[in-house]
Amino acid sequence: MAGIEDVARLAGVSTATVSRALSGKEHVSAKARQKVEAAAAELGYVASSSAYTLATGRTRNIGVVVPFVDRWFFSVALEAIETVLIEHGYDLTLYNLSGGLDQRDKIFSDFLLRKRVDGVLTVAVKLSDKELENLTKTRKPIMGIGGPITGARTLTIDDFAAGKLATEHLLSLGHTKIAHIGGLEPTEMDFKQPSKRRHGYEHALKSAGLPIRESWFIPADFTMKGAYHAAKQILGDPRNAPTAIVCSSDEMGFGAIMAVKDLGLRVPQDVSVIGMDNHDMSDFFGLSTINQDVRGQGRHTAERLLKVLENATENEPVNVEENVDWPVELLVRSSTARPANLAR
Amino acid sequence: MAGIEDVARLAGVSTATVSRALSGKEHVSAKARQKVEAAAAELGYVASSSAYTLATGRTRNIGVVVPFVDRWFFSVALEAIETVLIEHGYDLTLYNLSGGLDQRDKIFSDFLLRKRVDGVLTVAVKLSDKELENLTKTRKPIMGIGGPITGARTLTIDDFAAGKLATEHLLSLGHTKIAHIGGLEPTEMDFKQPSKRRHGYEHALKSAGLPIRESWFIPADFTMKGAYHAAKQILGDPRNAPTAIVCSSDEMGFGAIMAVKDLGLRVPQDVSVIGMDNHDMSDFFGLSTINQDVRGQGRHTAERLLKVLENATENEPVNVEENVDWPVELLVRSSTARPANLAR
DNA sequence: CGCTAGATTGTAAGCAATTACATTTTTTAC
DNA sequence: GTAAAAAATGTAATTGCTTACAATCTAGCG
Repeated sequence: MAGIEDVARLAGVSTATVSRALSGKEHVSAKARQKVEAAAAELGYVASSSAYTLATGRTRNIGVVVPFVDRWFFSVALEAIETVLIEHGYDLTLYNLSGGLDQRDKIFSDFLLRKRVDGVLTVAVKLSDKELENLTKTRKPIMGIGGPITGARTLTIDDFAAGKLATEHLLSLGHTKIAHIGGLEPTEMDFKQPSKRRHGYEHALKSAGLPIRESWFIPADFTMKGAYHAAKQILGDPRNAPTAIVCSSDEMGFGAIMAVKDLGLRVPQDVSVIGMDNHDMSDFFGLSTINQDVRGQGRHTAERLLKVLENATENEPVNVEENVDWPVELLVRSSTARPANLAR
Repeated sequence: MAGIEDVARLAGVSTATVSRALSGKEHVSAKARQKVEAAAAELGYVASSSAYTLATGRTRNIGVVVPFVDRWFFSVALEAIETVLIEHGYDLTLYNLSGGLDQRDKIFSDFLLRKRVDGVLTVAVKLSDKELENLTKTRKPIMGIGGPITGARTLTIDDFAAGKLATEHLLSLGHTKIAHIGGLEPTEMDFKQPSKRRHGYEHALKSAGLPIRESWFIPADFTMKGAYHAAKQILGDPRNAPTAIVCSSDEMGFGAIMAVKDLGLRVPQDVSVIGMDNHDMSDFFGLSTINQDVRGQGRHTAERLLKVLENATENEPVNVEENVDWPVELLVRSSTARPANLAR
């Protein structure tokens, strides 16, 4: 493998000139630059990134931490982030927390501290105090999708507003019997999105003067299967069946739609269903939803992180607490309509 | 940030001893090891990976190349690979090809050549001659899920056998009118899995003495939506409706099941449906399928790559062409049964 | 033409580890 | 107790770049 000295020798210049020429710096004559480029091409020279890192302290690499990679939200965010990073010449090192607590410990106490990354981007992971402290000590920028994260930049959506908006959509159509399939707080490791969404749902009902029936909320595990069974449960009760269901995620929405159909009912004539996320398959299901543009979130956050890296100066702190509130919007498709008793 | 010299000073030994103690090498007394470990812990010392790489030539990092990350197969494989790598102290740098040809070029002519990785693992990407040549020149092991790849280790499943097995399952139940929803060769960049599966289907029919009707094969784009419409098309023809459908993927199987239901028919009483992959949601849909254990493939391949890295010696070639044939198995759930006219 | 400013180039000192080799210390065996 | 062998430790070269600083070259100007 050719090194910088080989290139220098072939081009008839010093290694300093080669370095300057290849990294597009000032103070290189056109002639020299050409000779260097030709020599580098001839030898197939590519600079060693570890030598570059050792000399400059910069890695051109971002550590991305996700709780899962095989779930829709995370894989979509990851893809968006990766695309932005590659475009800007950055590598992406993936850290996946789904391997359990041991793996998580290892990642935060070892991997992320090896000076391998210029910055860290977390996707919906709530850092423990210890983890945050370790990370902060490295003096690398931290950027999170999902928050809040003490002392770091974040991007969040308003989950309360999303739950509220979905419910208000159904209310505005004339529904008064509205059920909810969502989550409780499962762990202390997340940002409590499910319960925020539920509070939004409850708030909307209260504001409309409607009671909150306990039997109309069923917790599910954010899967199609869970929501399918929950929906059957809710819709099966003959005295108490709602005309609409607010689901805390689109995948749960799919499950609910299938439950409605399997009961011999129709969507939306007999039951309206609304989800949240705007999953790639929601269009196929005709599912009305709250779009949160996950790709956009990934892109925006990656770009923000790179911008911080570019503008980093000696004196300023690398991390400041600063949240971007990412907008959500209602997307009405064919799974929501007026309830039958109000049909004209 | 503390460096190795700080640790050496605090422990009262030389940097050589620190290095040996911390990397668990021989020739360090128990006393010295303890002192070093205490000093390292006190200072929060973590070795710089770029200095390590520069000195040893090893990166403890694997480059993983995938065509997409937001599709089920790839995200599942990726998660399995990542888990194995972290366990063994390796990082995973992600290269995603979905950003178009420019991005692809960049990755293969730049990123992967920067001496950032100890090895490359490709997931269902067919390398061009040029790409393979560049990669081979780095003298790093290449390992592929999906193949063949000239001169590299691979793991493949027998797509022909999978298509055949799925079809034979239906034949054995007594079906004679069996349709197929699958793919044509869309690009030159893949390993032609869809058409291999189709050939397996055709072979099974022929062996059973059954004709291959053109109208019973409909190409679809491997999505639920595509298969949904394809299934409606096939099942809608009153003179010509099949009693069973072989789908080239589980996602297409889901679409087919939904089409059957939306036509007012029942699965499996009126139409049997079988998929391929064993998608996480297949259990929920009750979809019979050909299990290919994607997680297992990821794990196996990652472990094989690490083993090659461990056993690497000076003289041997790092890459040899050697394929592992990964077994598939029939998984019968509730979407396949005897056709109605044969019911007892 | 000589001088100076500005642009280009080169020399060599980092960067932070590993490790070959030399040296010192400890252990073992007689 | 001493010599030889084995183990522990230290010194310093090495890895492949970047870049501060010094040196050289070029061009413009009086």
